[in-house]
Amino acid sequence: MKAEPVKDEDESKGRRLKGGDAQKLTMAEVAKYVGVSAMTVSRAFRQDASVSEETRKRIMEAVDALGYVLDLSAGSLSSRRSGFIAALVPSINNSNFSDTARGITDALENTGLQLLLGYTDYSAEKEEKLIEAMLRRRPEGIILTGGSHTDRARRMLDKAGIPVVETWEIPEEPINHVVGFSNSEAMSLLVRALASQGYRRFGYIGGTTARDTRGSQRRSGFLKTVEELGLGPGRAISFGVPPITMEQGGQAVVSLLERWPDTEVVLCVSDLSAFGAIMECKRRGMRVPEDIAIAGFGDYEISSICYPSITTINVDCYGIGRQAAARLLDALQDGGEASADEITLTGYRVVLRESTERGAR
Amino acid sequence: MKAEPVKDEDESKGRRLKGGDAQKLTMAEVAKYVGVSAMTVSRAFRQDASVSEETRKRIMEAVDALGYVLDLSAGSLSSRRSGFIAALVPSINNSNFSDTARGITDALENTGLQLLLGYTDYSAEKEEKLIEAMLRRRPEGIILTGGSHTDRARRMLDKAGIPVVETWEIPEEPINHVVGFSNSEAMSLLVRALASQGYRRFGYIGGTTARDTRGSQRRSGFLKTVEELGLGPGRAISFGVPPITMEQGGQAVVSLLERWPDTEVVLCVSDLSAFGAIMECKRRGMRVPEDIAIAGFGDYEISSICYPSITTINVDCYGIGRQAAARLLDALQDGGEASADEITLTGYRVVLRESTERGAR
DNA sequence: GGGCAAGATGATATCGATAACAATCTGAAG
DNA sequence: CTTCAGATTGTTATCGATATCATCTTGCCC
Repeated sequence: MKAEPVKDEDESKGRRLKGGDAQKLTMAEVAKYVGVSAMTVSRAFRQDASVSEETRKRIMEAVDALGYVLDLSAGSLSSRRSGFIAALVPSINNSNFSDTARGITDALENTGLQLLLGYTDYSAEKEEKLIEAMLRRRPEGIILTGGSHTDRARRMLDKAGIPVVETWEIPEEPINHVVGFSNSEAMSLLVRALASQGYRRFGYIGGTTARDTRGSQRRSGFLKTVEELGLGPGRAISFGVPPITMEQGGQAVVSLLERWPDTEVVLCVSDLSAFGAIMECKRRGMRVPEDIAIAGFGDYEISSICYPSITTINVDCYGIGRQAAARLLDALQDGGEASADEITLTGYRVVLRESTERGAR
Repeated sequence: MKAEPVKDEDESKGRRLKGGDAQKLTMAEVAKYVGVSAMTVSRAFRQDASVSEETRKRIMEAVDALGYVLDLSAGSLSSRRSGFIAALVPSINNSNFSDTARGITDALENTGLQLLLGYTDYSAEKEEKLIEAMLRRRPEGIILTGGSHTDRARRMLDKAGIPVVETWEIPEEPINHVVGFSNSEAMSLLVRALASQGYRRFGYIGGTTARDTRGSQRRSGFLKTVEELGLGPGRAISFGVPPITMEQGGQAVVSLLERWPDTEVVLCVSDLSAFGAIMECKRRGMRVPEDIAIAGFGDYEISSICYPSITTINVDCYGIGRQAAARLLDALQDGGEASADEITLTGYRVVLRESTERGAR
């Protein structure tokens, strides 16, 4: 794309030495080399700025030749735009959240904004620390998972004066923007779908701890709906601290079936625990769904591949990311007043699969 | 930990307005508020700096009261330390790499360094772009996955004068530090382990594309070893572009068995494709391992949970991250001369599980 | 009491780019 | 030929913290 000057040999020799020559290469030096002012070099780096094609070309050749790399940390100080947005997710090792992160990254492409990602490990304290660490870098916006934050975190976010997007649920007291869905209603939908297939004795695997508010909401949605359908009380057991692993899902289903052996169908807080539960059942010689039906939540890739494939709630994880980033970008353009305090609802749907197939029974 | 002043009501009201009051809160203002110089405030934020306990306490109270948040972008300009390191991984939605990322993050805790993570989607071009984007923020070090980079990327890294760690494999021409293992030898080890159990007719699923060098190395390790054992030629088929998904693993095993119906054991480039292959086999009524044995690579969580559990190579993903970060930290302290160009080998081991159990045959 | 080290604090220059405004040039319209 | 808009480039001040050096205490030792 750029003009290719001489691919000189000496560019690549003697470089193992740390920081030899480039350490102090600055825009001013590029400018001197080309014979223009630093300001013109600065302009050449931006598409919109008015620099003649001819000058830009010469500058870019010099940049290539010298191996200059723009220094954003200097630029962001004077322009007062850090050029990145922060996002916090509970865990990166979770394909639901990494899909969301991917959605954010994709939406940010070509905006000149970069994503700074952090993971909170489902802990509000860690989240608070991370928020502070992020704010110290003056992000232009921040995307959070969930609506449960420490007081100090809320204060810092308020003070920061940047758009905030809470995702993946619908907080009772939103800070600013929201892109999410009701975990409780989604789980309720799944219960009703299964009840309408004839299931009556429902079990549930998943915690209640404050650490995972989405999990708690799913649980309460489950209990409420089972009650409403006159099938209560629901048989729910908790297990470990979030996130519940596949292995814990396996242990949990065993406890649940020991306690309530006649359970017909078990709903799990996520597909991961559902997968663990199914595999443990098969290992113990039970048939799924003939002996016990099992469903998950989240529609992870594993659930469509697994045999039996797993009934679940499909959540638009990637879309949550994209839309959260879009809301942020809007807010940054509009000055942030326009769409604030509106809630963007994202879709979800029941996906019925083999793990709850009724005919087989 | 810090003194808790008055939790005043008015701190939290009227904050929905974007950027109201805090927009311009600066260290100088905190200093004026306390009655010291800005420099003293700056010192109070660092543990090592010499400030009297009494003064630090007053400053921190003021910081709390005013809601001041340190601005690192300003600080890094003058101190010439950006305070973060960059890491590039092929994919965040892959628990092997997210374990590595976790290892890095953990190793960085309490060093004052932050991780800036990017994902290359297995593309060298995307990697080049990302490296440039990262270098613009002047990271103090950078961790890469693999040893295959574009020329321009190498030049930029050379020029940058910061420690570089390549991970997850052993590059032919290392840039600087290396923390990894031989994917080829690891796969070879797995072949030998299975051969010594009596398996003779080996199949392989996984690509050869330049995109995934680790995958290619595993493949060539497979082919070479099968040959060496006098069991060749190995039956290898490629499928799609990396990363091979679970679903593609399922499709691939079908093609492979159509082409070479008498295959006894199939090795896959990763546990994910192995899982897909196993599930597809079960769906088609084949028994694993009785009718066909299948093994993976990477020891993902899924492999120990799955029924049948999956034979695989366990890789110390988390350790790769920790050690890469440790090498970086060392280099930053020593001035980088000490350990450069040494290769840190990380461990791997064969994990035999149900999916290749021989007795059942 | 003098001298001096260690501790605490302040004053000033500076990091490297960009905002804001000024200056210059070009060409077209009048 | 003059004028003026628009394009191009330059000059200077500045973003907000920190490095560096200077200053001022305090206390201890001989």
